[in-house]
Amino acid sequence: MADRLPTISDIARAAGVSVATVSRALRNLPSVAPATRTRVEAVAAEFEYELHPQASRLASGRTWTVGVAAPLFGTWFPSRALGGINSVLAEAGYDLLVSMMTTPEHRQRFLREARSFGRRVDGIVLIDTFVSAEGGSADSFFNRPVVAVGERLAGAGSIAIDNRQAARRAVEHLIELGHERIGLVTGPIIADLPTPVPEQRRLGYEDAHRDAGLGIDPTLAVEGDGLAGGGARALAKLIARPDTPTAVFCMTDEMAFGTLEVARSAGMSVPGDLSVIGFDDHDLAEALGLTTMRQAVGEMGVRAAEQVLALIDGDESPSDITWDVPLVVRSTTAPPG
Amino acid sequence: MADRLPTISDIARAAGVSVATVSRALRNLPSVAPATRTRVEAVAAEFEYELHPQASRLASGRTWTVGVAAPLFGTWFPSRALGGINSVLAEAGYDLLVSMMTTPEHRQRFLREARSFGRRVDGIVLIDTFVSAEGGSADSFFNRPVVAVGERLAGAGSIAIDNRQAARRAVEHLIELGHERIGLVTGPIIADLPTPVPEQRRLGYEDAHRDAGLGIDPTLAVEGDGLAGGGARALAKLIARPDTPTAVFCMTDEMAFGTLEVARSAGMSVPGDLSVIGFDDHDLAEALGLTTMRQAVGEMGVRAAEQVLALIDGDESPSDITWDVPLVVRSTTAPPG
DNA sequence: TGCCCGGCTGTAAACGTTTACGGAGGATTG
DNA sequence: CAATCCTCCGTAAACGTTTACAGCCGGGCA
Repeated sequence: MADRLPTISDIARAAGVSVATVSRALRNLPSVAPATRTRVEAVAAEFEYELHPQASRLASGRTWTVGVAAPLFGTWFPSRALGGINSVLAEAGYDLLVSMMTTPEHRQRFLREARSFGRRVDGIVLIDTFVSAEGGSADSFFNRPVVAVGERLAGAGSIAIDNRQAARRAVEHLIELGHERIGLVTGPIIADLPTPVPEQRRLGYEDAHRDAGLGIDPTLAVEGDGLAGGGARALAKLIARPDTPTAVFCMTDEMAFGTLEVARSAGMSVPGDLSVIGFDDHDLAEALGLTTMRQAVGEMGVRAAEQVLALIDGDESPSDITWDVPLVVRSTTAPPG
Repeated sequence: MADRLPTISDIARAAGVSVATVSRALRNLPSVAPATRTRVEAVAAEFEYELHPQASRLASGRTWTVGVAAPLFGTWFPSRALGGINSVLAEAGYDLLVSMMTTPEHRQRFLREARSFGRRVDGIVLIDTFVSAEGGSADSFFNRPVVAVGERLAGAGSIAIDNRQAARRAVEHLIELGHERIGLVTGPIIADLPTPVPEQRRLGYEDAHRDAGLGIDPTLAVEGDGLAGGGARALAKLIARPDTPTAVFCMTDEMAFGTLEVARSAGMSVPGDLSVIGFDDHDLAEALGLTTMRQAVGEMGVRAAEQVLALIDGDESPSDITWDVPLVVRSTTAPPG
């Protein structure tokens, strides 16, 4: 015991019982006498005994770990989601194994090694991973319960928003204010990922126009990259043209931040000369006064973690949840000039 | 084999060798004949055999996992660092176990369970955890090699910046431009953490003043919370006074973003009426044109991960690295008036 | 009193690897 | 040709738990 960590048999010997009894006592299993349990607990405390995780995992088959895979595109989204997930896992005593995908190669590697990833966890949460785009169900990739956030995936639970509907609502807000020429700053949102999200949001933009009887001018749509720099460049293009739009819908808040900056340095006032609406409710949106659609990432993460734990325990079956995306009106939108 | 995953003995049987040989062959150990190795590899491939991680870990004592603990204050810092760490770990074949601390209670729990955390990893990287503030060395908390980023910790390697020097440089920049009344927006940076960082940055602010022969007006320092909202409120206070400063040093970029917003909506031009310098080089700093001190978090994460792997392999001993923090001049700073 | 049952505990076999040790056989050396 | 060494491989004992199974003991019941 000098330089060695105490094992369960050390405890057993010291408490005068068998290792089986120690194991049962410390896991609060029934069928161990109260007196025995307290004695074992006392000895364990005295020895500062802690379970050897790997041994326990091998014997029981449970890893007490859930894996989270996420892209690292902006930094805001996965970080917030991770925070939510982490809080429920910590509470439940689970470890959190993360796999971040920063490049298409990383993503390919992750998909290739998916089964291997599955073997070291009890359940998996996928954040904006768009595994569904590869075809096949969750089970064909992982051999564990999974819940996807940001997409629907066969064989898995999911937490997602209705991108089309939310985008439509954003544009409706502008139309209700009286805008008729509305720019669209699109973006892959996640570089090199097969994400249907931008397309959905574009459809929502068009839906709103159609419903309002407004024509759709394809030249009003310019491409951003999902980040602030892309938004800045996109708006620069839009205001270089003679018939500058009076409002802009940015598919992400980060792009909206970029547009705000160039609008102002171009001498335009927001929302006086230009209304801007974003999408996400990024951490900075409130302080910058950005009107946007709130995507409650942290809460979605919490729900995803709760669901994956329920799936692991087998007392729930996969369900598809659609998260609400409320409009948050702040100070970057107003009736046109 | 029907519903059971293949084990090493399945491979051994099929290849006509012993399990020991299979183990050696698949781990590329020497002392296995080339012909045998290729045969084993072929059989393993055919069976789609994969190592059982828990069994391997129990037998070898290596977990092939490194643990990362980080606070989730803003979202930018830990996320970026995690990205850097993840990339080198993925390359080296290590898993990444994360523990996020969002509240003081989480932090206490983490410290309490530090040894337990250590048992499930081969090495640990601490991000802005300020374990050193608790007293004691790394070994008194963890029984594993650790490298700390953002602080010095006895018994551990570390990657940190010189906050005092960097802050002084930021303020010198303003002084060189001709500013003499410089506001200071302070912040805990990390709520409820015993961080010495704000104090260090304040000292740097004072150093610069002293060196330039400028007096220090304590009323020019107002408290932010490290985030954009706090920065906004802080600047509102500063410009409410008669002798508004001509420049402001914000201890974090996020606070600087908040100040930019209120300055502009108050009708002040930046940098015309007010120069603003931040600290961090946040993702959005470039697009918003913010002059700031660049803290290369991702690279620091990379280096931290490299060092912890070297410590694990035992071919390096802990070293304290000071990371450079260059001034990045953009468009929010200019001479006064 | 005999039987059965339930509560509690111990024995020992997993779980699937890694690795110390030893041995067989061929090559090398004197 | 004998002695020695090296290469390659197998045997079996770890690693530290969990858990199926059996057994003991005391009490309740007929």
